[in-house]
Amino acid sequence: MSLPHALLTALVERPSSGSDLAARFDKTIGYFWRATHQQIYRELARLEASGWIESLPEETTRGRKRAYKILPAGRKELKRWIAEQEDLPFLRDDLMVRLWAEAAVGPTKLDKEIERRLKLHTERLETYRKYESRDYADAPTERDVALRHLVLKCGIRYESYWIQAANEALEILRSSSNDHK
Amino acid sequence: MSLPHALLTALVERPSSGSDLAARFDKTIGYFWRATHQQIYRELARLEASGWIESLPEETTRGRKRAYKILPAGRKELKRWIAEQEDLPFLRDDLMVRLWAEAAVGPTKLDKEIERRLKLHTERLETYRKYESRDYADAPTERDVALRHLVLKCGIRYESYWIQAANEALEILRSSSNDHK
DNA sequence: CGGGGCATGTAACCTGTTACATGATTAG
DNA sequence: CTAATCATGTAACAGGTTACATGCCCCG
Repeated sequence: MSLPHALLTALVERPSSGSDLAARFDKTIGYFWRATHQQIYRELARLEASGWIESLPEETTRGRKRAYKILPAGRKELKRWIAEQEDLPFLRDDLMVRLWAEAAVGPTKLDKEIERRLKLHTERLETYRKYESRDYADAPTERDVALRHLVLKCGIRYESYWIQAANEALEILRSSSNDHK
Repeated sequence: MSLPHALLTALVERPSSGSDLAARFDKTIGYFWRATHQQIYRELARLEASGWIESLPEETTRGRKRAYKILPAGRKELKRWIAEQEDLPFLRDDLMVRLWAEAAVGPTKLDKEIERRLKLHTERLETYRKYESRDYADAPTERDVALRHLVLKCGIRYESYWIQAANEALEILRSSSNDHK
């Protein structure tokens, strides 16, 4: 589970409130980890209870921004976690299940849904490419810049991967649905 | 959520017990969807309650195999689900979080962990390639064969993607850790 | 006939999602 | 001053994980 440590990393970069973090998860961190604002608020409360972050003291809690900053213990925990062993991630893509099911009981209208998603993935790919030319136009010199650029490149590659898979699937679905008619 | 429909698909192929299905999730379906045996048993009970599958009648329940087969309503539900709209999947890879955290508070021993996983992913890639040459050596003619082959190719491509990302990460981590020492 | 392994199942917990509620701020 | 919006939070639930329990079967 990576959410708490993703939040700690975001707080290393700068102290932030829950809504700040939610916005950054939408716009920046989003290409490799997602979180809703409810997850973020719950996790912030836990991180504070663990003594890894603290909220700048505010009496009122609802309705007003509440900025958190990372504590030394949180920074230490983050460093510990980074190199921790974890099980291998598996591909977990519902499209694969759908293709496999289509092989068993098709043909269906799956091609229409793939076309819809293809458009959205293509848009996302273009967004990422814009981020790349905006933020990483120069040849990287700093270690941290190179690492963050690599993360974005992986996001780009993942979208390309999906688009390629979708196009190959469409090719099969279309040719064989003609065969069947 | 795709697990119930992955199970339905598996049951279209042939009637199976929970342990049969768990074995197939380990060995065949595993490259695109994972499930533990507890998930499978719970989901089979739900599918039966929904009237989509039925268990061949056995009095005793614990300890003895219990085969399920798909019902016409289950097959219909599966066809309906295949072309259903779903939100776009996001990359969700803890390595990306770790690299991003490394950029913020590194250097750490992350390179050791990446090397470990790289070995495992390489093994998995080789396993998939063996499946491919075993099951899809001939040029595909049938629609269903072509679709299942595509799914396996996506698994292969995902592993290749991961391996490439890991190698690029190692390159950055190694060169800069030399810089720092 | 006893012990180990296998098939099934129960329970507790955690993460992630959805729906909704409440207080503060701001625009008009 | 009111309505819309923002920030925070509560509640309920579904999916996924881990630990463990129970009963059957088979092998020695």
